[in-house]
Amino acid sequence: MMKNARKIKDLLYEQVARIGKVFSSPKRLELIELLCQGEKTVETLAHEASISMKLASAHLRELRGAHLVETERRGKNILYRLADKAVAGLWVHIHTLAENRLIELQMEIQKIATQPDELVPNDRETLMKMARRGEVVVLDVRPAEEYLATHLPFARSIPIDELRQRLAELPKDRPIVAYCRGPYCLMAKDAVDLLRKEGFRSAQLRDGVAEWEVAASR
Amino acid sequence: MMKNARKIKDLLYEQVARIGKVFSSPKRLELIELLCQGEKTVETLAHEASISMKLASAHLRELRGAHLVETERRGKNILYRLADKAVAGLWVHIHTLAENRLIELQMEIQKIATQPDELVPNDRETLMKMARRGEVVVLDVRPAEEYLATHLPFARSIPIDELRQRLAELPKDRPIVAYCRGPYCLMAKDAVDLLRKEGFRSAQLRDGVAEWEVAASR
DNA sequence: TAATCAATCTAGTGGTTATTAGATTGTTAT
DNA sequence: ATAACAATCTAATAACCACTAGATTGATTA
Repeated sequence: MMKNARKIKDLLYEQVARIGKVFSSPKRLELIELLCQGEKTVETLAHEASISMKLASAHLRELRGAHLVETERRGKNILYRLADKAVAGLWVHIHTLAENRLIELQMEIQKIATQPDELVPNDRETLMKMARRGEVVVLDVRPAEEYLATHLPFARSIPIDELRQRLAELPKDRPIVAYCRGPYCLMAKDAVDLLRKEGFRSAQLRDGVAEWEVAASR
Repeated sequence: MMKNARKIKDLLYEQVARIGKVFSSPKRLELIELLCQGEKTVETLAHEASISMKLASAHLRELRGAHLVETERRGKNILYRLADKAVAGLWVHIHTLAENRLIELQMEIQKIATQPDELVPNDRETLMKMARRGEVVVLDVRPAEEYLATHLPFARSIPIDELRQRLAELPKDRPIVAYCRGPYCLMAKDAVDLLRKEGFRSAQLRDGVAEWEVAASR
């Protein structure tokens, strides 16, 4: 009869491990981060994660098996989206813990970080305050669809691909804070590098919308 | 040169997946939950998770490899403890998401839940208010060492093993809210079952200290 | 109806992981 | 010293997982 308690416990932890397993594969993590930006087709996900559609499909199957994503057919395509905001939250918590604990990761992140700009605040409240007053421009450099799905308050959208052609839309007298999908996305870094080279005052915001929402909910 | 960005990204997600892998094994999850209760020796961990010391050692090695735990030798024994409060936080977030998404898990948890008591509140604030005023007794039924490591505010300690002999210490005119390690621990359920059979008014608190702290930090 | 496209399913392969047993290290007590 | 003990290390096996290629499904377009 004591054995029975053991059996119940094994079942419980096994179920939780089903969720953990989803977060144990690099490619699946990348897919989750992409899905944090909004719903996407398998094709888009595969392309943006640099994998074959077959492999993407297999990974998404795992995500669906754990009920972390939902699907919807639209015409020829099948759209995937996160089944729960808490999935994005968990992704943020995991990568934050990884950044805090793994020196290797900290060093890799160093490489893709731009030098900070002393005129641009890196705490959320003052940045928001300045954005509200128009003292800084918050720039979303992700693809337009992702901006449409969700974006930070007061953010303007110029996808990184169009940035070079649309520099004239940006002011030179105020700093420009660029953000993208999150700390592992290189688009914001590229944007800041370009803007600075073109004589703009610019800084990078490491957070994406998922990270921002987690931080805002405390 | 475009390939280079891909290489960097692969490295980043791989590092995060190192953390995810730790949370992908049921036994490792159980060890993490045990470590949420305070520092413990390998022997204790192995015994409480119902595995051999060799296997426990192997799993703890993984935890250490991901820098999620620290060790310290004390005499013959080696003590393990969580390297960061955020590890406990991540455990709470993962099992909470699992409970929200997996019907199988919800059903298993149903089985180990006691009937609620309408005189005992299940929201944190009023429970604390009543505990402060002495209107309920908050009872920690975990082993004494775990109570000593940390416990909920206003909680009294009577380990589940000693409960039957120490029933006289508890009042019959006020409800007794028992808690243990968390929602996958059966000690609080056993305590409530015993207390009710002995004529006490009693209810179970599903949260352990880790869950309580995450909930308190919002 | 045929052709095309997006996505999945099936099967197979190489690599990784959980678990166990046996030998080994470091510490304490006799 | 020697014995006893806690814990780890090494090696081996079986189960599992990521990924690839080929065949298949379901929807759209010609």
